[in-house]
Amino acid sequence: MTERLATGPGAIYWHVPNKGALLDAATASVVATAMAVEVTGSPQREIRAIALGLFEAIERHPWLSPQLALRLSRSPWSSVTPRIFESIGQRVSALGVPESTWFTATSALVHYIFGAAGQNAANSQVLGLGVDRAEFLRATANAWEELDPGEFPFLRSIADEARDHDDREQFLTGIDLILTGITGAEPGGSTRP
Amino acid sequence: MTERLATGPGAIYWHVPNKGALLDAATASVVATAMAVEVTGSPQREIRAIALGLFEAIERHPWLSPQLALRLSRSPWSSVTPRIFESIGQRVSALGVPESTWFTATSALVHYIFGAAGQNAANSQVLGLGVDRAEFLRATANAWEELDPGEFPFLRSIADEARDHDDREQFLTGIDLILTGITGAEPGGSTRP
DNA sequence: ACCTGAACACCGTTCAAGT
DNA sequence: ACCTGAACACCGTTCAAGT
Repeated sequence: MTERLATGPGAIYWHVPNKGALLDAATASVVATAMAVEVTGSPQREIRAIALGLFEAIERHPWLSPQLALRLSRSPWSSVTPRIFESIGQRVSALGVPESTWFTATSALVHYIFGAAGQNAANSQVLGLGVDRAEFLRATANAWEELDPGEFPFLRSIADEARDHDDREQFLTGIDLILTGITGAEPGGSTRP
Repeated sequence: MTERLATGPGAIYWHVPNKGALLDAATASVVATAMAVEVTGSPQREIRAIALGLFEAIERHPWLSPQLALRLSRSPWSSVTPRIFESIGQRVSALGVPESTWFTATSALVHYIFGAAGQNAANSQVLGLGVDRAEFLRATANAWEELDPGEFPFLRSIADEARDHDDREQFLTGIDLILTGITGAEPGGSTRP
């Protein structure tokens, strides 16, 4: 086990059956506090707030990313992921769209959150100690601009944009995109919460 | 190493420096063939086809899921993920939306694909040998219907829908949702490719 | 009731020795 | 040039023995 805080290696096995169960407990705890933020406003704003809370929790605890996927598939009735689904789904149902679209719309939001947050967490881990974020973005953008114009016209065209984008902001704009798709119209309210 | 096909354990290290490099090579190969499918039609239809190709590749090779996230963050200029970005991005730019939205729109699509496909891969792995899919869905839906009505009204309301949904179909509807959000209108064409 | 610590299984990696 | 196989490091887990 990675953490042996002033105990023998076998000590934890008195309290917990195995590493998976320990991660489950940690996951439940982290996600619970991440979703405990009181949110009020339009459904859209509330969804953005919940999404951002999860995004940041996963950024702080990168091991959450595979963990959430596993828990969702292994026991979709156990506490953690159902709460996420429920929390977002309640706001989706408050958007005033037909009930037949709720399940798919909520799934899309949750999958997007997990995907984007997982990617962000991987980025943060790679950066973490050593590389600077701005430096990294600059290097990436430069590399994209050097690519073959015939094969990679798109990457070249967005290199400038990538150079100084903000991950949180881009994440939330992605949420807005999906919300627009769900309601089939403008998500309403300002662009930023 | 997991696969010791009729060789000594140290044999691979002559050809490849470590396990990561081996996975990188496998990733490149799998993704290349997954995206080699010739697609023609509206940008929307092409995006759906590419997305589904990746979805199915990740379903067949669940180890791709963490692998793609890592590769994207560790070396965003190396071959695999840039190709995915480029391929989808070209179609996004063909949608006729302002260039300033391309980067975020493409990121949203890619993150959604990775998130949904990763979840699906985890599901498939858990099922794989043993549990039947229909049986699993039924059990999940039943469990959701048993939940406390005060705390989980949403999960109870979608339990029926969840019981007999198709993962591929739901995935593609999610793509359509994002495409609608990107164009700010109907994605056009039929619902299914 | 809870912790210790030696021991085991498993797996990624190294490397001197073989062909 | 390429493979073998003993050896090592690392980590999750077990368990008899301690307090």
